[in-house]
Amino acid sequence: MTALPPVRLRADARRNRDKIVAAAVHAFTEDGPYLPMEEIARLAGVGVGTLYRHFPDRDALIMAVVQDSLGTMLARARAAAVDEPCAWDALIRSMSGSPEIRLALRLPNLFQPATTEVIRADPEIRRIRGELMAQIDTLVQAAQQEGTLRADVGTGDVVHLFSLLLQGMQKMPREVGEAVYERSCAIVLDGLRTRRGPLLPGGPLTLRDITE
Amino acid sequence: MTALPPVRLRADARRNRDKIVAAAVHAFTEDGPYLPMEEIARLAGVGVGTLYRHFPDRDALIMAVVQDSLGTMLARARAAAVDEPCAWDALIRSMSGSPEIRLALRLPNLFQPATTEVIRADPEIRRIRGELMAQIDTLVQAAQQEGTLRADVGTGDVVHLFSLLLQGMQKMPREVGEAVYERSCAIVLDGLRTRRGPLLPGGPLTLRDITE
Amino acid sequence: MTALPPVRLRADARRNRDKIVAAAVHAFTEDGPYLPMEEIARLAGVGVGTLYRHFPDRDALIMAVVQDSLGTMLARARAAAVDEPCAWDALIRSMSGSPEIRLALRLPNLFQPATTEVIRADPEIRRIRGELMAQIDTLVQAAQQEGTLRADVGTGDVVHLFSLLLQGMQKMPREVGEAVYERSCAIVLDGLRTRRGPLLPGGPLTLRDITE
Amino acid sequence: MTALPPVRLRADARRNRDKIVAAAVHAFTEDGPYLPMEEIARLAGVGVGTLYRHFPDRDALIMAVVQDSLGTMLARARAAAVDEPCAWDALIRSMSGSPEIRLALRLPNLFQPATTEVIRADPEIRRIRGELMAQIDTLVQAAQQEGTLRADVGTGDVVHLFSLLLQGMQKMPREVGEAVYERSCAIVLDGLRTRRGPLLPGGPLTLRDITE
DNA sequence: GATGAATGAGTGTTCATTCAT
DNA sequence: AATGAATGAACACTCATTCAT
Repeated sequence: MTALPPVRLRADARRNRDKIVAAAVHAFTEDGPYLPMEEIARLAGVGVGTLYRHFPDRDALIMAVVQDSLGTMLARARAAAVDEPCAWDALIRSMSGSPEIRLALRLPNLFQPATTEVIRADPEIRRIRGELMAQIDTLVQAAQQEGTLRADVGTGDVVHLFSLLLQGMQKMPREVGEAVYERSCAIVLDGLRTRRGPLLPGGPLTLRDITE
Repeated sequence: MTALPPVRLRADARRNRDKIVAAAVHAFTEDGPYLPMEEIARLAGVGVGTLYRHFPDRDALIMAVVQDSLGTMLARARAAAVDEPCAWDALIRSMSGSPEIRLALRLPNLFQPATTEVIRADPEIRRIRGELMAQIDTLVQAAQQEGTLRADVGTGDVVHLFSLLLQGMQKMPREVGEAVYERSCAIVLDGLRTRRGPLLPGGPLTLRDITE
Repeated sequence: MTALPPVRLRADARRNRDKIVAAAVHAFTEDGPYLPMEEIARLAGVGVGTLYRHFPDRDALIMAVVQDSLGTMLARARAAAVDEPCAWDALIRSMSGSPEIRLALRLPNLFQPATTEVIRADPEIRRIRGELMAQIDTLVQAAQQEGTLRADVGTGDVVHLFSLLLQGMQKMPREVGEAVYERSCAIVLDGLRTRRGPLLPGGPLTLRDITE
Repeated sequence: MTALPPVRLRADARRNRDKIVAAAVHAFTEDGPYLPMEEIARLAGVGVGTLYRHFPDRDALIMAVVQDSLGTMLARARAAAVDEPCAWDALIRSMSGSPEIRLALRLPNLFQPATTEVIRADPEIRRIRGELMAQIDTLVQAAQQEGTLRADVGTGDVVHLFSLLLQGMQKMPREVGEAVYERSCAIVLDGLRTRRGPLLPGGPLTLRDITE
């Protein structure tokens, strides 16, 4: 689910807007959010002029990407809460289940300090973020009730740890990133769980595994 | 311990060089490595020309900062290995003891892909990094021998997790960062330990705690 | 005739491109090819950005100027071959008839060695240059056939001498340059002709004539 | 013979001064007069500071090089006038006999307009130049008296033509430059002589001969 | 006097943003 | 509404010249 821009757009304009946001999500994920606007437009298959018609400056585009991403994440978290009988599983799925979620959790760390401030100040983002956080809060409490999540952690602890785990996947080839994530996640979950989990997946990582 | 530049410099030039690296370390930590060279020079209290005399381009400066950081971290890790009777404690101190270590562990994620390649290729950096990694490897194995560190993790797992924890301190005011780090670290250590540790420090974090 | 850039440009862009090349030809002739890019842009009446959109760096602009000049010279040489009944006259007109020709013949000596290499390597320039040389070669042989040009010179001799004569016009006020050129040219032509020509134009030059 | 700087220098300082001028002459000949001052100092085997102690700025160094060069040329012209029984031969030897002469004749064309003005204004250069020109003037008149040089040319014509011929040697490998010069010179001499000379040296030049 | 480090103005080039087509 | 050309401010880097050692 995506946050809608204030006004209705003609169908083709809407399509352009979506192409741009999609291209930006992809580009931000690969190269960070400060690649040339012209390049983003090229990747979206539109002219720069069109990009600027939809988003008056880079910050506006970034905002749209963040809104889009958080919106998607909220939808998934709600779905997980409904689908999964066990709160612990719903929580984990909410925080790591899909590429969109992974991007959303990494976003806050991609930007320069000034941009970060702007993002934090955006009311729409505050709204979505608030709903998302409430949703996760609910899951955290439920998991503590059911006795799977240790009682002395809060939602902030959980979110922070997952956001770090996902950031760790950057800068690595996809395959390696996945494997590294799986193991680190398992270790962290053992730290979060009431009782220690099963053996870690795969074998111990060497330093080579995480560097090249 | 700091990586020395290849040739002896006149005393004043040496002093300038050190001022520049120190300013760059500080600036990179705050604003990332792509702030204007002129700004770095200003922070170091020298002219741009001086900066460029010492480092022919931004990459050269970045390299010097990385060498410096890794060198410092290596020295600390060795000191920890000598001082601490218990390998577990030495390991933790090696990976989280000081701002320099924290910078060193965050460095790999600060740079653009092209710069990252250049850094990886530098022979001096490869050398220091190799020694550092060997040192940590030794501590990991010792900690597993003494039964404090779980047997199914490798040095790569440990280093990766600490590097993430330290990255998490960015973007937060120092106080908050410290507190968040302490708690996340305790949770991760519980995941890494053979047996569950004591209660986490402080109280559960809320979402407000990690966002503003 | 002017070498066309590979792709069609919007009318206004085409006009700007032409203004830039014209300004560059003029500026190179006056001040050599290494005046500030900003100055060239100013002379062309455009912003630096526009200059760089059309020519990604100074070398690209230089190349365009060289192509343009050689193209013009080729067109004139062909016209001269058609118009003039006598090959000797066609040859002289080809080599000295206009400012464009004069620039084209001086070009090889205006650039720094590195730039010169780049120019020589450009395929488009090689092509135009080849056609031009073939054309002049034809005229040289025709002039030798008709008995006006001495038989023991080659096209290289002729081109080299004219190129020197034209270089001699630099560094002098236009009036003086013209007069000096006319006389030197007449002397050289006497050296090239089968039979000695008429008296030289004007009176003997003193040293003052060529220095101030 | 070299124009002396106003004050006596200590022997070692004098030696440095000479090394610098010699290096500058060489460097100007190869790369033009606008290479970095630091590079000139390096070629001379001294520090920049030393260069600047002797010559307060680039123009001062250029001036010294021009003075040096003209002085040498004057000495050679005088020697030729004394040695050669025939004025025509003395004239030719004066204008093309040695590398120093060739440099001196090319110098005026190496500089940017502004520098050229400064050179022209220098009183010492005006003085040497005046003497040199008087000397050549004498030879020109003598050659016309003896009937070898055509009567309708002046010293200015002769000097201009030789200066062009020598400029033509730049930008070519030495071997090629020499051969091209010999032929062009012979053609020009045929234009200057009262009666046509013998066949040109070597064979006709093709275009390839003068371009690569 | 010699040296080479420090300075900062000058220039090439990029890129966010605006605007004519 | 879309396009891509034009603009100029911003930044990287160079080099003439000055000055501390």
